[in-house]
Amino acid sequence: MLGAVTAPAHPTDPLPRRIAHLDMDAFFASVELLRYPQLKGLPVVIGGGRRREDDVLARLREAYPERDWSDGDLSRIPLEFFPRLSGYTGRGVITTATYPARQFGVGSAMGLMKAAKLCPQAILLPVDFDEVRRISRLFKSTILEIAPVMEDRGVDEVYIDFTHVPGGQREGGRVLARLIQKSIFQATGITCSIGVAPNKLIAKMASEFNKPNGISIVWPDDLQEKIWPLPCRKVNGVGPKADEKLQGYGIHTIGELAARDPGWLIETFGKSYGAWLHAVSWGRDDRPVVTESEPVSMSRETTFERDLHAVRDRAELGAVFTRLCEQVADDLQRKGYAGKTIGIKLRYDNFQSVTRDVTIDHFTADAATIRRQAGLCLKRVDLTRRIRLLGVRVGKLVKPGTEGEQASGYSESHSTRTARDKASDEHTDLLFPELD
DNA sequence: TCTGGGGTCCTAGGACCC
DNA sequence: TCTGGGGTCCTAGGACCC
Repeated sequence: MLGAVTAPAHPTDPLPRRIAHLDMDAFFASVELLRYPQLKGLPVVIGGGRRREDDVLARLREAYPERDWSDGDLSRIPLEFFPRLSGYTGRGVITTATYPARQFGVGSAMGLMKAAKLCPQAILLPVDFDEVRRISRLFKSTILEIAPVMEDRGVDEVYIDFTHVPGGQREGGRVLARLIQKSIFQATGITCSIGVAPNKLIAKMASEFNKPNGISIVWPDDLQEKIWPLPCRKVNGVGPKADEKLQGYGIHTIGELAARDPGWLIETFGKSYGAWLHAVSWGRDDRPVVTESEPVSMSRETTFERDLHAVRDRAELGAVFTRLCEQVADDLQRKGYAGKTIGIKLRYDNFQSVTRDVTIDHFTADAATIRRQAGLCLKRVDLTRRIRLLGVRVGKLVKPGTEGEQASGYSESHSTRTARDKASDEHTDLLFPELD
């Protein structure tokens, strides 16, 4: 079943490309519903970070301290023990909302305080990242057993090249899509939606046509009927800014975009983006399904519960800063990467963001080096304003021990580095003195 | 009641080299 | 005294996506 997948079976008469986009339905919420099936059909919202009072078991223990809940049946926990959105205070946003919750107008990325006004009775649960990752791996490995050309697009989404998979052409991909959908449900207990189309662009839109637990098949001839009536915003790559600009020119649907002169689009939206807009409006996209990729950067950032001030809250800020550097270093080391561009990100109380970075002359995954360089970057920004977010990033990554390493100059003598780091230390001021 | 955290890619100016 | 292009790297910001 697995096997040759790269070359068309008949180069002179290639099979039509059939590309699938699959995404798991309300994934983070569905993961919680596996544990708490009694929440099925109720408005449930996932997000907000882990707070003690969110812990369902903690509430139970408090109510029945005499009982042992350690391996109790979670599905029997009564609803009154689940925390509600009502009364939420904090800066969290919704990661996922169940379909019943969406009927109240709440959805991904919405602030939880706003969601609490729209649907105060909704149950609020924090994300269980470990469980989400476990089920993510499970559904992806299930797909790979059936269709080996898969592109990872995050925890809950993938593209799959059906073209050369046995049965991938039957009914335009519907038969294979059904098999995958069924296999994923058997393996995980969670439903997904699949769109199959001639390319990634259309497949992505198609997977939304029939949610949840749906399949939709789109053919090249369906462009006018199924794609052109859609708002431009449905195109993956048209965000709020581009959409607003398009609307300003009276372009609301993909069909209206397709009707515009490509030359005018290029003049108005730039050579690259304008040409791309024209292509996508005509359903054209020849991007391959990419099965392997290397990370470009790794970062850690955090939004404070209240805005902090560099002087008044310097101890707290300094501790957070150091922790972020340690976390990035740990991520790099754990995954086997080192980088040579080190940077920071700040978000001020007015939500304006600034970044600063430096490129050093060697690759590093060392927390102290990252901390030192990031500290120098911090000195280059305005620290008189209140800060709501602080982040640390390492870019220009290499994987030590791979071939790219030598050409990229990963190797460097220990003595050289030590001497330079000492010199650098002398220039580091004592912004966050707890480090010294 | 403002708006998480982890990413990628693009643009644009300036430095620097040939 | 005035004046080239091309290429690459670095940095900052911003759009966009999951």
